[in-house]
Amino acid sequence: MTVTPETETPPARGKRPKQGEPVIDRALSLLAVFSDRRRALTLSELARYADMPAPTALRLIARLVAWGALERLDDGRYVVGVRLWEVASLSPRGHGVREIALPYLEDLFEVTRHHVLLAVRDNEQAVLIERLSGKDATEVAYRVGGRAPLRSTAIGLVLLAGADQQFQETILKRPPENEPGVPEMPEGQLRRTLSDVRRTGIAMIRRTVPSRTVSVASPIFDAQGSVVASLSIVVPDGSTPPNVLAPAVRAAARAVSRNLGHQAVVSADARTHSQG
Amino acid sequence: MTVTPETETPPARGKRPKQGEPVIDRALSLLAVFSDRRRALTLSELARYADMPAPTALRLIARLVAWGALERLDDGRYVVGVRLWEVASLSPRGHGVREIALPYLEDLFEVTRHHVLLAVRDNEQAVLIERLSGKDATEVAYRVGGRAPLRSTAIGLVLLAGADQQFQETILKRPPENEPGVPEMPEGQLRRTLSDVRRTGIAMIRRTVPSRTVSVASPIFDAQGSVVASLSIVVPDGSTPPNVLAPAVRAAARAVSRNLGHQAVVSADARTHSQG
DNA sequence: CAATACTATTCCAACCATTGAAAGAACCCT
DNA sequence: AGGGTTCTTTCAATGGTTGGAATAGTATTG
Repeated sequence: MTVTPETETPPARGKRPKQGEPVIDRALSLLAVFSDRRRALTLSELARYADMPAPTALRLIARLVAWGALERLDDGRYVVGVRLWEVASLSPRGHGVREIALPYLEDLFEVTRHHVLLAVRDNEQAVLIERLSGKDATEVAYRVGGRAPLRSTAIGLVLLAGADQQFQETILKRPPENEPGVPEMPEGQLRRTLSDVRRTGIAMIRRTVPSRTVSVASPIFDAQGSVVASLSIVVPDGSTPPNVLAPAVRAAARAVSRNLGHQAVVSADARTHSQG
Repeated sequence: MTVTPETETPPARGKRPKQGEPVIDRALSLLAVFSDRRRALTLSELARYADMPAPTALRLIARLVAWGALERLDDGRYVVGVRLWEVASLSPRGHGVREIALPYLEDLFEVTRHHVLLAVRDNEQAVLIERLSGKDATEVAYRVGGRAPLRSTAIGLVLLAGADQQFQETILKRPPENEPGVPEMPEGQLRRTLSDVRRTGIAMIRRTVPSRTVSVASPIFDAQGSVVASLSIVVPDGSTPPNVLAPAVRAAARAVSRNLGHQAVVSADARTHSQG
């Protein structure tokens, strides 16, 4: 008796993994594969990291390339395209604040000759928008387009202190992350720190890794009074004292804020003076 | 036998305009709506400009917002998001060349105190990657992330001269575009100009609109010897003569090229010298 | 030089995400 | 109150989307 071999395999095509995810999400997950370490990727790498079959990846990538979101190199690998960069340059919180802040960052840099950083918050991290660095400045961990933690950097603390209350609570209730080179803060101390940052307009953090540095940061406000960005300076520990840097950083941040339409609250002292 | 009444109305819902366009293309066309003049858009504006029904636009936009490609403002309008900017910062031809070239652009700017521009070619236009401008510099038409024509700007001519032969022919056969303030070049003259640019490594153009300026540009090569970018300086006509600017611009462009791994061809003269 | 392993591409039938008219909700203006 | 606009939800039909399989191409190894 001849038994047809396929009697036992009804779900031959049945196992469709992940089918059903929106196309856009898949396309975006392809873009998300790119990172500092992965700037040029092959089809199979993209498919593997984005967790989808090669034919599917290829089809999506073809659309992205046609539009210019990705570009194909001579060796067949894919990179992020200029067209995407072009659209992204219209991002108000990306290139937008950068354009407005740049002259003041440059002033600060010219005066101090140390790292000057500009960052905005995206979700639970700070995204570095601009960095000015002298060729002889100390090593710094973060690159433009990169991310930094909120709780263990001065630039991040400023953004955290200026975030909406609900978000702050979410972060505060997390167990303190254990980052090397930065003393970890328990919830209570962190609360006090954030309060101080709001009152003084200055955040300060000492690091020992990757090198011994002091960072001083100050918030940038928009016309509505929300903290939209954070401006920071990073100097080798032991060079310029933080209390000398603070006024310069604050002044630069306020200048940017004013350009964004923020009406600074004049302190009682100053008002008394102008009245007297 | 009962005849069903719908025998005469098969195309009841049949008129589905534009249905069938790939989802990704639609999503990308939403991104493409944003421009210098349109940085914050409402749902209906996006739907109108991208030419799709509001519900469809809403659904797509929701995915884009979830990922971070777009962000929603308090007033309900949408803007390009930081997440997109972050990925775009990995674009080799965008932020990539910019990072490598920036120090040399700054040197050139410090010395001359005039507009210094960096651009790459995307299709039939130049895309401005970076611009350094003094606060007192002359008015210039182009912003970072913006586009400039290839044939009527110095920075564009350099990119055109360095493009593959086939592409150049396509452009050359076009009727000369009539841009105000720039003398239009017939095909023959343009051919000669491009040849000169390749030979001398310098392009020069005088404009009268929006102001009387002279632009001098020079190509940036990669390790394979391809022209990947163009570096330009724009000065008021009558200030520094172009033949004085040319060496500085060429030197800066060569410095960037070297950093990209380009092995410059040493001229016969120089070789003779080193041998003697 | 064949064998092996990997990557890239084409093909196609099943299928489910996608679609957009319709209707309702929420705001304007006047 | 009412006409006009924008935003949002719903839902059934359907065509774009899907991924296994097969094929072609390319690099590596014995």
